[in-house]
Amino acid sequence: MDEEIKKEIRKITLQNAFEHEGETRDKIILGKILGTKPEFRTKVKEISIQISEIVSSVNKLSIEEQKKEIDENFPEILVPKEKIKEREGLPELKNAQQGNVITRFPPEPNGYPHIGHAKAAIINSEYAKMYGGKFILRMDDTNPEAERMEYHAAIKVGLEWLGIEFDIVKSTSDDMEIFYEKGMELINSGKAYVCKCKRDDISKNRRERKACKCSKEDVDKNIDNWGKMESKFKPGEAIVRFRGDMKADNAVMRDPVLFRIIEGKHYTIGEKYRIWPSYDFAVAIEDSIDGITHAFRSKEFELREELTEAILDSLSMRKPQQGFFSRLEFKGMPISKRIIKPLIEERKVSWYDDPRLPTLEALKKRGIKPEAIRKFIMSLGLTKANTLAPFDSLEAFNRKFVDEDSIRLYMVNNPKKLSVKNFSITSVEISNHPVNDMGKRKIDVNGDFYISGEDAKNIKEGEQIRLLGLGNILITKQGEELEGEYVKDGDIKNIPKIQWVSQKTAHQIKIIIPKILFIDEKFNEDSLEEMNVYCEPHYLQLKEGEEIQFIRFGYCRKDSQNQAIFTHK
RNA sequence: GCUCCUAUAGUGUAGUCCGGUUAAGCAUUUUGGCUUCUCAAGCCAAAGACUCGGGUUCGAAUCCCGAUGGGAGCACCA
Repeated sequence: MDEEIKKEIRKITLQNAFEHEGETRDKIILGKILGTKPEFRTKVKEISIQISEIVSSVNKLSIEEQKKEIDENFPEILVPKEKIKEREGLPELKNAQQGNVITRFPPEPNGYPHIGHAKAAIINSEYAKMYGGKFILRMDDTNPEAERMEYHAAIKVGLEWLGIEFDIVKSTSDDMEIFYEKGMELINSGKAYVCKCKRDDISKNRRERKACKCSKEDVDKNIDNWGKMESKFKPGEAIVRFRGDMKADNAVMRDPVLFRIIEGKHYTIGEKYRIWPSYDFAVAIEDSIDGITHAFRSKEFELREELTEAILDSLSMRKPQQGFFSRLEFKGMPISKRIIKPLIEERKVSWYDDPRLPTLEALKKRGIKPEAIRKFIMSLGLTKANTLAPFDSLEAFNRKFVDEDSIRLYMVNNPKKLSVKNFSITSVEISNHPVNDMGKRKIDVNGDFYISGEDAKNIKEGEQIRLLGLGNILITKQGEELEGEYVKDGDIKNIPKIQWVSQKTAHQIKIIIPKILFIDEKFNEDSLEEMNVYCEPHYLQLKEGEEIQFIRFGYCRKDSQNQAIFTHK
């Protein structure tokens, strides 16, 4: 054992002991040595003996002695350790080359976009951006019964609001002819067949892992039946199934549907087609022909990966790399139309943009900024662990964006009158933001103010308060209405500083406070709190949608001239 | 029922692939302090975690086996 390594051991031992109140342990030093000097991994026994000796000798030293030795021999170890580096952004992609990544976001236009859509869109677009690639928006419109132009438009508006940019925008239905062509190819090669069984029987056979008699028909018969699907068969009478494996553990592989008959009117192409590809088939083909290199979808599609690959393999088509992430949902905020629709019908929520909902429209209305949503989603990472997202964290991101350019206004809740004698000021200029230059506003005043009930309650007669931006007031009378005297050059420190509104110009508004919609699966009857408050008349000058911070209350978004929505504290 | 996925502080995550250089990093939350003519923002500090049980190894959050908790799929929805 050479002196060099002994010295190294002594150095690390001293460092570790010094960092941990003068004591360290053999195991830890061994780990550190082997970590930095892998060549000793074959000589663990020898080195352990050395370490053991050195550790016990160092542990015997007092912390001062350790420090002294470090100062003399190894002053370099006193510099603080570098912190663990946090990975920036999303994890790297497998099989990805700069410039060659193409991702996509394929929403079905069957509802209003929500936070879940935002996650899928942001992750996929972020990867395209990260690799200097392309990003495709593909409206996945293969079920005319469910899809509407209204939703199509809403999704585009929502994505635009989020600031997501696309290189290509298309619809799955653009490629109907290709689906037919590929479908024919599968039928001709015997990899797909027309099944005329009843829905229930198909389901039962799937569970029992049994093939049905249709699967045994020959190619000619299948071609013949395919022809009949175009006009003769009614919806539900025949489907095209992929020849997967009825015995497979993965239930998705048990001869899934490729095409079915739907007679509804499609929102863009009308009644041109009556045979529609299923999701699995359409996505597989589209991703392949669109050149998608990496496709991320939420976790519930995980079992589809095998099927997607099987379909593309049997057509000898290029396959994308697939990835999955957990669904994003907020606690007590339903995402599914199945739950929201009845709430609207029962008038428990106003519409899909009700601020208690996690739709993009609602989040916007509530005062959440798109940048905050992006940061928040990125902070969640690409995990598959299912979680209920922390709304707290979204609010924290949002607060940072909103704080910078929210105008500060005075607002009083549960107003109480305060009359101040000897008050001669007639107007005052108040800064719109404490640090950023957002101009000033002029407020006309006389001696009559409103202050908030909460503040009024806490004031005692004979004490001073400061009306923010105005001056000190000595309270001379407490009660339902307060009285006070103006104090010139009063002390600013250590007295309550409160916001106020001038009685003569006070403007009444309603603030609505959205709260959690469901508590333990039950609708929260108190999910929308309303407050009638007075604020400064300057509120009327603000644009609709502008974010405000009501001083000592919180951030709100102006909804209309007489209503604001509480964003968060 | 069968199959698959998943498990790190109150919450969300990094680290796990490829065991050691990390007695576990960040954010949020909470609490304290500084700053401030806001209970905001900003700055500083504190608190707080590897689901459990075995195994492999000199060494396990990391690898293996098992258990348990949570989620998903088994649609002619996507």
